[in-house]
Amino acid sequence: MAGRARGTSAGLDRARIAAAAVALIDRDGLERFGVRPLAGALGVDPMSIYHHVKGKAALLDAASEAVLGEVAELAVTTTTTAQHDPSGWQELARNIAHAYRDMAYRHPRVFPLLVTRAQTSPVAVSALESLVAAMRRDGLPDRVVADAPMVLFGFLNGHLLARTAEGQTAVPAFDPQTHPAMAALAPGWSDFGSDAELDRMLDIVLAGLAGS
Amino acid sequence: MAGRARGTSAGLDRARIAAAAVALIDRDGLERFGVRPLAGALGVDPMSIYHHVKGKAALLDAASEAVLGEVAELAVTTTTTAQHDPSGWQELARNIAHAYRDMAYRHPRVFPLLVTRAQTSPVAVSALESLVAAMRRDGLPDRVVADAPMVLFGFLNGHLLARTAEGQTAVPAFDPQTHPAMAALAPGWSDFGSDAELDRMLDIVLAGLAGS
DNA sequence: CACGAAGACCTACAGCGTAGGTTTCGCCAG
DNA sequence: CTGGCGAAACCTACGCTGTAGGTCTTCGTG
Repeated sequence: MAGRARGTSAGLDRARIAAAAVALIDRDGLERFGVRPLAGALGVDPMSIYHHVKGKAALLDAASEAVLGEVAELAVTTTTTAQHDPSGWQELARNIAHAYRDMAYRHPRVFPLLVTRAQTSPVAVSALESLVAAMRRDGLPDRVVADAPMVLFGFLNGHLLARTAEGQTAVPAFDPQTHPAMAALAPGWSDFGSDAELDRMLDIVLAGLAGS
Repeated sequence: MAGRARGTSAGLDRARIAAAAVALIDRDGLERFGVRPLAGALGVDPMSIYHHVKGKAALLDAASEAVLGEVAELAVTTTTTAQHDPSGWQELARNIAHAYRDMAYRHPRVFPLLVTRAQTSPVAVSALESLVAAMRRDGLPDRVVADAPMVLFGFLNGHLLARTAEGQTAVPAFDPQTHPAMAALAPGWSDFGSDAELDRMLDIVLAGLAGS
């Protein structure tokens, strides 16, 4: 299987390694991910990976970069194929949020990586540029526009992190005796994790931005 | 130093272990944390820890539980010592958010743990109970009240995670040629990570909840 | 044709989580 | 007072991890 002579090329590069890392994390989870399993999946010696990636931390950087790249592609195609120009900042914000959400659900086990890392990649700032430009065009005050990206992605990161966390697929029941208000609200949590739920919360956040 | 006879008690229990784990993570970071260093800090054999905690995952659970306990204490004292009754849901929400923020800044390296775990501990639900009760008392529609905790903590978790992440202490500069809108907003990001910044964003989120 | 860089493999090491076994102490029943 | 028993600690050992350092082969270039 790994019958390659010692000096022959294995065709490794950062992109191929990152893609394999994402696939492996998707399948086995972050916990089990490591250099040796990855090398096995690539049919390669573990140390060969270190010729393209500095270390395990850089490996995780590459993986999160790769999935972030996906959302950029999706956001672009969604925007360009829309019938009408999404000039309104709220529609644009919704498109970006949906693309981001789709990525998170496609790679739930990679998503935690993304959230912990600084997002200064070119694709990320391009998306933000178009959003803040639209907001200014629509007359929102600069103070609000400056806060908007962090409010929006703060919410998205936190919410999607909770939704993609392993094992929590529903809100637990509450005792009406000790927690009457929570128990009364239980019906409102029946669509836990649904797209409609996120859209509703997104509306709340966007309303806050619009009204400030 | 570790001169204890084999069967003598080391006075271990879950609380002491959790406290030591939090201290160790605060000092050395999650990456370096492990059973053996923890045992060293406690002056104990690594395997002794397993008599009180099932495994490393449970160890991390205990640590996040411990810091969450802190925020509950703080929120209670803040509320009870306030001059006037914080009956308005917005003030209560701000108190809870500030207590949560203080905890995150006190234990920036433990905070990521907290965010990934389900928060169904009694102290957490008690805080939420008082918040949603106040919101209903103030006449907000149940639909909004049901979404409120997840919107609020989604935002807080995501934002504080970004703020407590290692190494990102400022927003980078943007090229006015390629990203004019972002460059124009740069002055608005000068208070990155400050309390005022979080309060502003919190106002935006609360405004969204109030206006929905 | 020589040679140096690039890219792959191999070896080795310290440290990890933890399963399983052993030792000792303190308590309580008889 | 004593016997036994469970709790709590320690010890050993195993398979795994990330990665430093060295070796080998091939390919592009002078």
